[in-house]
Amino acid sequence: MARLPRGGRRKIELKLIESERERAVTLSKRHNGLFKKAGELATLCGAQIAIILFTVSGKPLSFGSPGVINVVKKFLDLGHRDRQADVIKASMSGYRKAELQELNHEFDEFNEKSVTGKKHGQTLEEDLKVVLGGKTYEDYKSCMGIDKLMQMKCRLEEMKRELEDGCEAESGSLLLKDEFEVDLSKVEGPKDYLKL
Amino acid sequence: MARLPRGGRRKIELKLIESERERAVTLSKRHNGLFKKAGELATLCGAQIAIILFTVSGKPLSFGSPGVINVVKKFLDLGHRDRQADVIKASMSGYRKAELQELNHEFDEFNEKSVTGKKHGQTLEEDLKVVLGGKTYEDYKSCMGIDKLMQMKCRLEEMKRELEDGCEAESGSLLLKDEFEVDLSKVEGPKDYLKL
DNA sequence: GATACTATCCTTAGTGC
DNA sequence: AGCACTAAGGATAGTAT
Repeated sequence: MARLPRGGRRKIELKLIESERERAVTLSKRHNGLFKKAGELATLCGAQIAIILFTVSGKPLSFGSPGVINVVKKFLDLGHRDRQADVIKASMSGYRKAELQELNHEFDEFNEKSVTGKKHGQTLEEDLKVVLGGKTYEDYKSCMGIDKLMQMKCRLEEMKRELEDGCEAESGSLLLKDEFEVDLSKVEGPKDYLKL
Repeated sequence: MARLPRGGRRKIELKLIESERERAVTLSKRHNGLFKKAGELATLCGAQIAIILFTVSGKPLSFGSPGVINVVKKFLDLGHRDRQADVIKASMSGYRKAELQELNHEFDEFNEKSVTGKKHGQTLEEDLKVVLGGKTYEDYKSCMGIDKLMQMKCRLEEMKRELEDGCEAESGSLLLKDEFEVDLSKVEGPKDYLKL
């Protein structure tokens, strides 16, 4: 009763929370939020989702619809290789396709941000945090050098080659070509920002 | 300019979106939101997260920090079996531990809702949707019978036994006992709601 | 598909139990 | 560990481009 009207959300920096206690609280809240959202997405869109989470102390938490293992299995292309005439079942494993997809997405964002420079008031650095999976660009530079982009390019080229070779023989190739096309020309654009 | 002030969010039902087009839009928006949240969680709490998602048409999308495969590997307890003196590395695989954890969580919620009946204005049915991974209870009943709860109990007992047997020999057992304890007594409580 | 916009809904930081 | 509360921040349904 008669609470001071001071409570209220404040914006927080997107970096590791120092306080161990506070970090645990945030983890708990956001972990619940994340899993809830995943459940909603599964329901609303009929998607299959698995989330695997390891806390900083190594404790595993997971969410799965319809069960983590089932989704992971499908992802790794183990199990049920029965040839039911499903809609799309191309020659590559789900894992391979998704990795390509993820790389493409990251790569596009990464490159676009590099060219555009800024967007919505966010700095390139802030955007990179997201693209690089929650690490700052500094973190990345210090642990793997500046040529991340080039490595990415190589991985993409590699996978694209695999993809094209692998699909020539099968029926799903048309679809794959469109879905996972890689525009490597983007690498050749101005990348002043990349030097940061 | 001078947009009609009609646009605005409205609440939507938590069920499969009929319109294929609308479903795709929602998937796109929420998929971005989910992955963003995951990235934030990874940054803020230093957690490792992997999300694997298959759309209803079979298209795989994934997010990983630090990379889907690394997290999945850790989850399946493959790779790096080198005995670095890490904080916690008990005898069970991450997969096993997390599955138990997940079951425990589901089970607790499931049971609590059954007893409490309602909470926060949500009906038991609505809560079950979340607990059962985005399916309605009707869906569950129709495809696997009513004794889901009993199956769950059995799985829990089974895993608990495995856990206790497996940990006796190793050092991490104390921790595990606390983290993953299963309170099977809850099953014995009133479960009128379970019959639904 | 992606993007922009708005009004609204939902999540959550901060706080105290 | 968890729940309750508030208010601010953030996500998003609906719409149009």
